[in-house]
Amino acid sequence: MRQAPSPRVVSGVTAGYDPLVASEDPIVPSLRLPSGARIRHGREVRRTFDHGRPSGSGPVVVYAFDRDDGAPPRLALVVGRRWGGAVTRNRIRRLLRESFRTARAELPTGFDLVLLPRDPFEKRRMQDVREDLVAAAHRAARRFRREGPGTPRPGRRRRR
RNA sequence: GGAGCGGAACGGACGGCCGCGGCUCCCUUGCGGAUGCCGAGGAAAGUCCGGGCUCCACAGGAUAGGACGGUGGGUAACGCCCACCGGGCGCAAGCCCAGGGAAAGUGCAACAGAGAGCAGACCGCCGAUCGGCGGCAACCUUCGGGAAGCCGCAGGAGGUAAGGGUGAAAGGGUGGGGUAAGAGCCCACCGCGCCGGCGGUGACGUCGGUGGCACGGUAAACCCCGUCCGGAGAAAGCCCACAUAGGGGGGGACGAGGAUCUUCGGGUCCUCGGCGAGGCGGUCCGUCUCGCCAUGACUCCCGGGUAGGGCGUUCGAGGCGGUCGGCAACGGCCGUCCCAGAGAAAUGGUCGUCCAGGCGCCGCAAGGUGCCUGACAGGAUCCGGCUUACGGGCCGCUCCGGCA
RNA sequence: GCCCCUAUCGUCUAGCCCGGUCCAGGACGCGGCCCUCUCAAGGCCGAGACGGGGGUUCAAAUCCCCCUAGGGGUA
Repeated sequence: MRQAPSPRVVSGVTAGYDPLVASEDPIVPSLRLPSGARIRHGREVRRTFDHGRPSGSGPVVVYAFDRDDGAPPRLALVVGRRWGGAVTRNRIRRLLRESFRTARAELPTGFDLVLLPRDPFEKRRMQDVREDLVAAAHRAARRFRREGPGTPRPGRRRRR
């Protein structure tokens, strides 16, 4: 069984997605806005990649980096060309982003999160993606808090 | 009903809830919240052509290089579109064609074949006031024989391009005459070339005359002719902010005249000239800018730093409707509309009803019900095209079959 | 986004500019046989490719067009 901050959210998640219930909950403030909640600079994405800690669950991989400011979590999406044309890549991106939006209150605060799809992504429904995202994010955040910032992977060569 | 051809569109519909990107307006110290409006495609794609735009001083000349190629139009322009001409394919509706020049030049054609570009004799056919052999033989005879000529056989200088055979291609086709056999050698028709008349803006068509066959293929081979093209590309480019401090390496040169100041060493300025670098991102000319004429500096290459914001950035060869001109592509005029502008990058998630198709179950049937499926595909500077990917239906036409 | 380049046996490559001699050559690897007591080495033999589709041409790996798949450059 997975640990969750609120039993009502747990029931909401397990009994089926119901946005109305979630929005009226005082513990979960808002389902809106991932606009300032996006990582806007390539530098910060790079930082999360190089010094964050990864963890995967199902078709989702999350890199977590603690900004240590207690603010709501922020998001970046990386979907490479290997996943197909622009339409299918957008489809994956939107699914991940929607999962992030609806699950934002359940995600660890103060973290920058970079989301990547992993291999069995074909034909995944949003509910499953959302559950995997929450699980992976918490595992990555725990690992970051335990082990601290990591070092860049040596195998990957970057330009500039 | 079947097979096929052409064309114009469309790209599931409606709603609830939670969201996203712009602009607007209101609240807010601010993060942000709230109102209203707008928010992907026919291909947004491939980046294959043509332009706008920006920078390279101007975009000049020559050359290299590249693209295009029936004719006439359309267009900002095109390699696109329309109409027509010619050729090819199809019973037809229709479709396809890089469709100038091979009597300017150069080159190429493997293998096969006798011969492949001012061609050629392998088989075959023919064959001399050519001889040989055999047979017959007018006639002559000294009765031994001789002999023109005829027939046959093998040979034969040579003739021949009809036939066989080779090839992708063998130097007009069919028929007749002609000949030793043949051959445009001659004739008729067809084709081809040339000349002229007529029609057409023209490509070309058509009619008549004439030549006597001579010009084979390939130019998506080099090439010739005609037309067009300067280069780079929005990560173009412009501005602000921030930042580095001048780190390493390379390059080059001869002045003359005048004015003026002078402490007579020289300094400053101007003109001409010379030199260098850079721009015109193939080259040369031409030209411009800067610098130098013994020195700071100029310039090139490498290295280092910064990489945040704004403009470009969306009103445009624009869409829709009408009308007029035109066979049409398209254009003129009038009216009307504002129609995505992001920047690690917006159209999504979920639920329901309906629509279309498929499968299963119930039912005699009408129908009911459950499940599944609903293509190709997402703006990134913008337009005009082309090409490629793709769903079901509609309209018109052709051919075949059946019924009336 | 914009601008370029490449594609030939399992792998690395030659041939392409200037079409035929190509049934596409070589090396490594692979399979079989010989040699050896056995393995390696060596020798002999063999299988194996022009990314796909159309066009030009008598003839295309080669020339032209369109797709597909890889790779590179660029503030």
